[in-house]
Amino acid sequence: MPELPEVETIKRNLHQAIAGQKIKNVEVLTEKMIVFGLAKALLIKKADKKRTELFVKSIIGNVVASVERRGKFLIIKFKNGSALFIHLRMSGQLIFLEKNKLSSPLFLSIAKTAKPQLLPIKHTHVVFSFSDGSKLFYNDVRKFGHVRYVSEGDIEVFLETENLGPEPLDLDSRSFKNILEKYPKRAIKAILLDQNAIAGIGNIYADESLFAAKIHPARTAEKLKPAEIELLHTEIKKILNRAIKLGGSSLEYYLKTNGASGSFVKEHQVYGKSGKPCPRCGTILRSMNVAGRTSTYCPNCQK
DNA sequence: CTTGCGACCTGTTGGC
DNA sequence: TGCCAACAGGTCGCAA
Repeated sequence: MPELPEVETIKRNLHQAIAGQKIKNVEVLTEKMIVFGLAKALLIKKADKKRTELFVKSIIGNVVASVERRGKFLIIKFKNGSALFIHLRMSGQLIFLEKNKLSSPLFLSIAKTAKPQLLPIKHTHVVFSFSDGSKLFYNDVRKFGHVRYVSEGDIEVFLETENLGPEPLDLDSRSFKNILEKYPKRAIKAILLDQNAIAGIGNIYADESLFAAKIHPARTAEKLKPAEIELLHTEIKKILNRAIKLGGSSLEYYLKTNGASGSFVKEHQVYGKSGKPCPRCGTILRSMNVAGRTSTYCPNCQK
């Protein structure tokens, strides 16, 4: 789900809410969502009581120093130097409720048809309680995500093994070009989605950026002209910044930590709009599979 | 090196 | 109305 703008939105809201707060309690409702230390976040995750105990014990009593982001990872850093790395994958959701909102019927109800929706208790897997009585809920319908505890000494090691590419918003155009030159034979969309090449872009923002730059998603990196690379680079930044400003794209499950929707969906030009007319030239938008993902594009204006 | 596909999960949607 | 395949903001491991 959440790509860079969504995780960045969560980061900013959560930092406001929990920086300086002490964790009073942690409830793990679904043990397999927990990862401890440098263990791999395996696809086939298993519940493990010992691991859960270690996780809970390590976290209780910690004071939040800051909330940060690297790629699509949300990082909650504690004052003692340890941290939580949370990855929301497709359907993860972080909802923060003040003490007086905890019985909010909004949170407990199932919004049947209205999308996006707050997830019912059924899909809550981890609950953090803070000293002022507020709580942070980790919800995830599909259970692809995870919450990882990393101790002080292992944070650097963990980031190294992840080997994430640079942050797109910190990138100058020369470095962006250098990245593409590393993968001359790959489809441009595959590179944009590759977290080891650039960290944070996912299916929505890849499609939207390629449309804005008038580049076909299956074009190979070596076939892009310098001017196209330049344009793509500026459009990526423009789109990510605009999306952050609007609180991200709420489609199905992503919501801001206060339960409100991000409104960037209204500005989507092509994502999820296959079969509709291109907003630029009116040609019917098509979709095809690139790098294993559905890619929507305009067959007329994306060359 | 590269792509492609199945897995991991649960829920919603669209076609018949 | 009911059923069932296809699909969904991600990523990994393995085959070819």
